[in-house]
Amino acid sequence: MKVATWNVNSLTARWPRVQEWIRRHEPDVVLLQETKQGDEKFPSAALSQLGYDAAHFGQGRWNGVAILSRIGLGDVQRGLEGDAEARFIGATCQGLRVYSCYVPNGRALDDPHYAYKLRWLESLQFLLARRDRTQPVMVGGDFNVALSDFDVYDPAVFQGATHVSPAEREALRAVVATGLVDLGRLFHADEPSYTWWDYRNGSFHRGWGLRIDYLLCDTVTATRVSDVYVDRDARKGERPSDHAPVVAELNW
DNA sequence: ATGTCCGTAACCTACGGA
Repeated sequence: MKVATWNVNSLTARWPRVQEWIRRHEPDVVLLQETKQGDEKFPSAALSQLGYDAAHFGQGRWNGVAILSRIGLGDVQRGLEGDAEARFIGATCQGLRVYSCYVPNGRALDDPHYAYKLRWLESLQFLLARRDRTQPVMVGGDFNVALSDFDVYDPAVFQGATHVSPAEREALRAVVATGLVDLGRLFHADEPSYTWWDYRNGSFHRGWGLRIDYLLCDTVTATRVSDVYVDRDARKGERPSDHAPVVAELNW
């Protein structure tokens, strides 16, 4: 089984590339973030032609998350309890419970959005702490947090900024500590494996990236994972998203 | 540190958000 997570920064703008990527990589399950579409605009019919069932939780202009699956999709859950924004969707695909997460950016340490980000991560932690431990689970998405300095191209640049603050890191660590494994660091542990590069300043070509997109799964499922990688090629070329997909391959 | 991109509203440009 191949599971991918990808912040596409508008599914409308990215559709040609997303479609091409799906054809080339043939993932079984795809977790999307920042579709920036209402549900009425979501390309359900085109995805169906590609062989995928899909569940979308859209909000129009901002946010929006989706799950695509060619191995079945059921028990769809939209939204995180108490959250008004379209940042969370869950579904079950062939026995695997998957969640697609778009964690609030935070903007700045003194911005109300930062407090919202910390509350959001705590809600996710509570949801995962209450989960059915007999069911395999995979949590993926854009977490807007770099867990360690190794996940940041130059920690000095991010002094006093969001994405690296102790409170954010602690909040994401608490999510992982509900019994999950950070798959991106399980394989290729000696590579930075950045997943996001700013559009500005030629950041991608300079290697100025952050690892802020993650695939997390329970410890039992982790023993069935054979490889995890970032598809940097998806960040190249014409009209890319500023994020690259993270892909995990499982013996399912 | 900021050389970009996206969607929107309203116009052929500016703005908020990331």
